[in-house]
Amino acid sequence: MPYPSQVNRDDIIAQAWQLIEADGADNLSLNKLAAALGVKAPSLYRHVANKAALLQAVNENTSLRLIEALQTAAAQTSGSPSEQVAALLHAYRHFAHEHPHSYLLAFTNTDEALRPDAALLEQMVLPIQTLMTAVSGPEQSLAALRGAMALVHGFVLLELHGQLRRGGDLAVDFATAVQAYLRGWEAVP
Amino acid sequence: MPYPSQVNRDDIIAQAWQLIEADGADNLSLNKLAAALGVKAPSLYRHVANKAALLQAVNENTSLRLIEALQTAAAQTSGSPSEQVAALLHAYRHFAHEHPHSYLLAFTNTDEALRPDAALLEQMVLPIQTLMTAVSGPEQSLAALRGAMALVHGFVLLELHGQLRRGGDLAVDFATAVQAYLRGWEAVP
DNA sequence: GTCTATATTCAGATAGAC
DNA sequence: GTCTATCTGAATATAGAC
Repeated sequence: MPYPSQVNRDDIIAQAWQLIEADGADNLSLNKLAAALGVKAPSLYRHVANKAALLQAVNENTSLRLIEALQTAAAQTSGSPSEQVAALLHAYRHFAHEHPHSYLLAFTNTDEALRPDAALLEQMVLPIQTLMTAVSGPEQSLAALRGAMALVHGFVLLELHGQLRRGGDLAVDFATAVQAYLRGWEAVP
Repeated sequence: MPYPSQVNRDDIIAQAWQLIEADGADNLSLNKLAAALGVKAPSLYRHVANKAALLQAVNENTSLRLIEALQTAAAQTSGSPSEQVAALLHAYRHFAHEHPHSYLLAFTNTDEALRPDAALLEQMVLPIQTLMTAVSGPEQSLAALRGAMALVHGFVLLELHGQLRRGGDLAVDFATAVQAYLRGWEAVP
């Protein structure tokens, strides 16, 4: 059999995701990707328009997985709204730690063309938004949500980029900071 | 005069900083940099070991400027510790908005070799740390500092990456979120 | 649908003349 | 200290045979 491989678009994206997980997006070339699929690079172009389209699809995949993780966490958590927000933010951080390279590619990208669909991102924050509004009240709920997202996103990125170097238990410090933030919204004048 | 240009290391780094400010670090090649200096690329190697060393120097430059901005802000601010922390965080955000590309290169880089010196980064957070400790008390001051840095850093990055798309006044939302965070530390049980 | 072969472009870096 | 010339390598992407 001359051409034993036969790939499809989903295979390609799944494999790209795996290679990015392992090595980071900067080290993904179409050559490597094709080789991992038992195929040559030009073959990929039958299934994907170009590299940007491929990476965008990978990022949508990442977003979907994060949405799933957050929804699962939301379904499993209970307690006060603050406790539930905290649980979701922990799930968010956990996801970023499990998939650092994919997370960075999806959410720290300057290039517009690679970004996941806007509706997907709205869907992603939805469970956090609902619970956060229950904590902050409706008037300033957008600011409250943005602060919460900034806090997780920022904390995770400081960790991933090796900028939290003074030791200590980062998970504990994260929980402590989140609690302070939520307490501040509960104590809103 | 056959070779009228004559560059030195400081010129090179300053020019690199300007080009990065304008176009982003990804679009900086040694060719472009040399051309902007009226010189050919190989000449740069008399002054800089390689591109990584150049970028690392640029990042130290960025850090120094940020330190300066924070120290200036600290000198000019007054009021309660909380108000002063808020003022420093605003200065921090302001700097990132003024120099987005340099900021991203310096502080969202996976590559260890490009990072500014660790002592420089300690010096950078020092004024924030001192004031934040006055707000949080000494026991959990490291967590309080880390949360504050996460909040600014995360907010700024969400902005720079175009992920805060629902409109509204982002400066106001940032101030509101910071206040909530600080209020939470004041209300610590 | 995959292949070989190649076009194109561009990068960082070095050797050696002046 | 700068130059010309070149090496080396890698990348995305396309053309056309099978």
